[in-house]
Amino acid sequence: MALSHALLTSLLEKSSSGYDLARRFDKSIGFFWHATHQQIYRELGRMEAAGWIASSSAPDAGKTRKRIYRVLPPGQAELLRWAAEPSAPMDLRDEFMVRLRADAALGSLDLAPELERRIALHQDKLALYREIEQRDFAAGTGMVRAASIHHMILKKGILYEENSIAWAQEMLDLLKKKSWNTNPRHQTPEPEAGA
Amino acid sequence: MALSHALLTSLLEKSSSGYDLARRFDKSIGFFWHATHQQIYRELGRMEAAGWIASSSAPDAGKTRKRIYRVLPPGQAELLRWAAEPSAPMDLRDEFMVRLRADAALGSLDLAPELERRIALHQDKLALYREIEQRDFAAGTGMVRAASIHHMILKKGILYEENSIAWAQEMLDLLKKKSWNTNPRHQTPEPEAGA
DNA sequence: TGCTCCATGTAACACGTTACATGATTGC
DNA sequence: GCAATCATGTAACGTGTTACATGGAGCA
Repeated sequence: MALSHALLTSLLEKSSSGYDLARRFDKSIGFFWHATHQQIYRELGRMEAAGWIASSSAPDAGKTRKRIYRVLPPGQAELLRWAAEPSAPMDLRDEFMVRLRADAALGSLDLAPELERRIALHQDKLALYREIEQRDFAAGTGMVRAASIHHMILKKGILYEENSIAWAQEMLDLLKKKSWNTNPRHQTPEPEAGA
Repeated sequence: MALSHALLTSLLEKSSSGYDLARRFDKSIGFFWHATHQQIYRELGRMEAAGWIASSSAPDAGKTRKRIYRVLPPGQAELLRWAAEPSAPMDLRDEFMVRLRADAALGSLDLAPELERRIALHQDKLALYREIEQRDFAAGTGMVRAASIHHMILKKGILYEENSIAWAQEMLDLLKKKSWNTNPRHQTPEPEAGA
């Protein structure tokens, strides 16, 4: 389970309420990893029960139920323990690849519009990441360790978006191509071949 | 839900048993998307109940329970319907990014060995993909549409692995760097900033 | 008054993972 | 005979998603 550890990390950076955490998460780790508020409240409840975090009524709570969560020493110890574990690289589990294979099997399904929509989405995200990069990681400044790491995480996102755009554009060109060789000798040998 | 549609696509390419499907899946879509045999049997059961697929005892079953699944017209119609739907680009949900943020928050956690392990894993995968590319998509041959699409899906994987290696190597250099600027003016302004 | 946002929660379900179980076939 | 592989399944649990519910605060 990694969500709880992502939340621990986020709370270490800044104690906050579940609601704030959900919004903050969306703007940091959540650029890559979305979590709903339900997931977050559920994890906060479990972590509090486990003694990893504690909550207290927020100073600005008024009559609301607003609570501030903070990391306790056992929570920090758990995060240290977990960080040393190996983990598998993520899957490239993209539904669009399945749609493409369906297109290959059934004949043209006109996936070009969806591909164009995705290119636009990737470009928007890329623009956002570059804006953040310019704002928070201006070139030339000798950065401290933590900031350099945050910068590298952002760069991972930038690389991914750039790549996705380049690939999608090549794919789009291919889908728009008219003249196909129908000689069966040039087909792949087996259905399982080729990714 | 996309797994059922991935299985439909795979069965369209070739009717097969649940077991064969699981193995074939691992070697095609499953390079990017792993599914356990339990998931696959569960989905096959649902799809048969829904009338998307039908099964019959395999010709080579002998005394085993081996069954061959094939796609029925309603299954193909469902795949066509689904393929036209828009879908969100996948998350970059990588646990290692969380570990890096934990490292940034807590001080050096010695993540270099894990990073080196990951580089090796990415290199292995890249070598495998390139082998498949050479075997099934030899350069210069005018390919048919379906093969070109399969090639592009494979290329997506190749690009991703190349990228991951390049990024991880830069990250590794950064983690091994000794001299850090500790001037707090160079820290990022807010915890939520920077990916 | 009604609208939006803040803040927290329950319920139900779909999807994914792990462990365990069963029996036939193939090869040494 | 024994082990590995083929082939299919159940059970339990953890994670992720969607829908719905509740009530306070700020604003027009």
